[in-house]
Amino acid sequence: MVRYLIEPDPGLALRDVNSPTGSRILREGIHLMDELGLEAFTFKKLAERIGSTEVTVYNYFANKQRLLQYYYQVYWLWLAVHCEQEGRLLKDPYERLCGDIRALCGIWSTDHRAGQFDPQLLRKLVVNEGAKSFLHKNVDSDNELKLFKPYKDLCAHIAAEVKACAPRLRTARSFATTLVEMSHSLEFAMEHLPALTELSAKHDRKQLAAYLIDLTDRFVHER
Amino acid sequence: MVRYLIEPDPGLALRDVNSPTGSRILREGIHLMDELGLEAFTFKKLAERIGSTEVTVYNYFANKQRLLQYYYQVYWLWLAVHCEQEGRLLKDPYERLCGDIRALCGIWSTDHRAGQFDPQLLRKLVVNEGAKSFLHKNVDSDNELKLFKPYKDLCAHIAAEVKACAPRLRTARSFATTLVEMSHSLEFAMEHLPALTELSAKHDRKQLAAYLIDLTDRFVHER
DNA sequence: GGTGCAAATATAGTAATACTATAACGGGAA
DNA sequence: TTCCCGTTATAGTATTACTATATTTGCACC
Repeated sequence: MVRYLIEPDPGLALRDVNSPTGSRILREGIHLMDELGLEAFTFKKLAERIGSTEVTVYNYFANKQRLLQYYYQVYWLWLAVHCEQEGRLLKDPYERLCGDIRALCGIWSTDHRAGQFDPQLLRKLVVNEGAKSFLHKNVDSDNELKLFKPYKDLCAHIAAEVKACAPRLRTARSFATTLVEMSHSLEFAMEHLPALTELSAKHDRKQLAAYLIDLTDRFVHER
Repeated sequence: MVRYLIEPDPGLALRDVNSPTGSRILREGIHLMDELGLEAFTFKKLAERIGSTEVTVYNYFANKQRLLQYYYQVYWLWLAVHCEQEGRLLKDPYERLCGDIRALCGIWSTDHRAGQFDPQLLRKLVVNEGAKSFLHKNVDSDNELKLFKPYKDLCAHIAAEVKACAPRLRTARSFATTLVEMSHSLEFAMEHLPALTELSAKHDRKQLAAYLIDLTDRFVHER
């Protein structure tokens, strides 16, 4: 098992999360946030779970949104490393793009950990709660703090591969964002609102990837 | 000025919102929720704004999520009526689909009100806060209560028109959902995260519609 | 081995939030 | 007139999201 080195923005945490306590906060926090959802998740409950106190947790993260944004960054940083490594083996940009799409859909060839996190759990959290990282009134100030940089960087990477497949295309970035967003919101729909998609039946990520690859196929191939 | 008759699920409100107080709650609520965002919005602040008390508001809606879901329903019901009316004038399914996409992007030919609401304000609220209608732990029970029916119905309507354009397509519903979702998340990106799209420059909804129509064009036309 | 210093953790408290229980009012029907 | 019901108000509670301040712990340096 390989472990990627992932370093989220140091401004997100108030203290070094590599300390024993910081590490437990991160490790248990992702499970608790996933179980309760962001609204019901509190630092008090997390403190109880790790046998510590509320204030201890507040000394590591200013609030629960920042903790979510930490996981959000880890996820996109991990995905970028994963895409980059897989892509190195492939010469054809279209093949690389298909690999990226499969990665967006959670189809991963390896069991590489994202730092101390299980990437499948990270993806589940991002699918269910990720949008709350930016869907709030502080989105502009958070954006100035570069908190969404890993997400944007991955979109830019995918846009570059779209562009490589279809150099004359003028909406590569919008299309890359479409792929990234839909890989998550269709997964949510498959799980909770199956009327929105044909892909629901088997909860099969391969179907999801196949749909997005088909979309890409039709979009990038010049006619 | 025409006013469409829009009737959200009666289970959403606890009382008849056509009463003078109910009407003021709805009318001022949308402005306050838009100004503060769902997190900072409280029934106490709304009560102060309409010169009433917190409990009065609680007697109309069980909680602020239900109020948001009320607006969410009104928006999709309104859009469905709008699409249906515009579509009646057009014979060609592809033309109807393009009209629907423009409607999704907020390009509306008329100033038809959505009940007592300004549809542009409704759309702004749905773009910024709408996802919180379903992105929570109660999504499955809310779905059983049919709270997302208007949204699903519009997706189904658009899927039917996609199918009419490309009868052999087997992912019409997923593609309809893609159009609906991206018409909102790209608008959010244009406003707050412009790195994600080329469409930002002029904040121009026509560009947004043009991108989605181009996507549709490439997707539905058989090759 | 003692001193200083900073990181880490704890105790205690506060303002606001998201409600609920219960009471009072007010206007129309029997 | 009284009963009833829709409406609004008063008062309170448990929880949340923090902050101010105190105490402990580890370890670098003399």
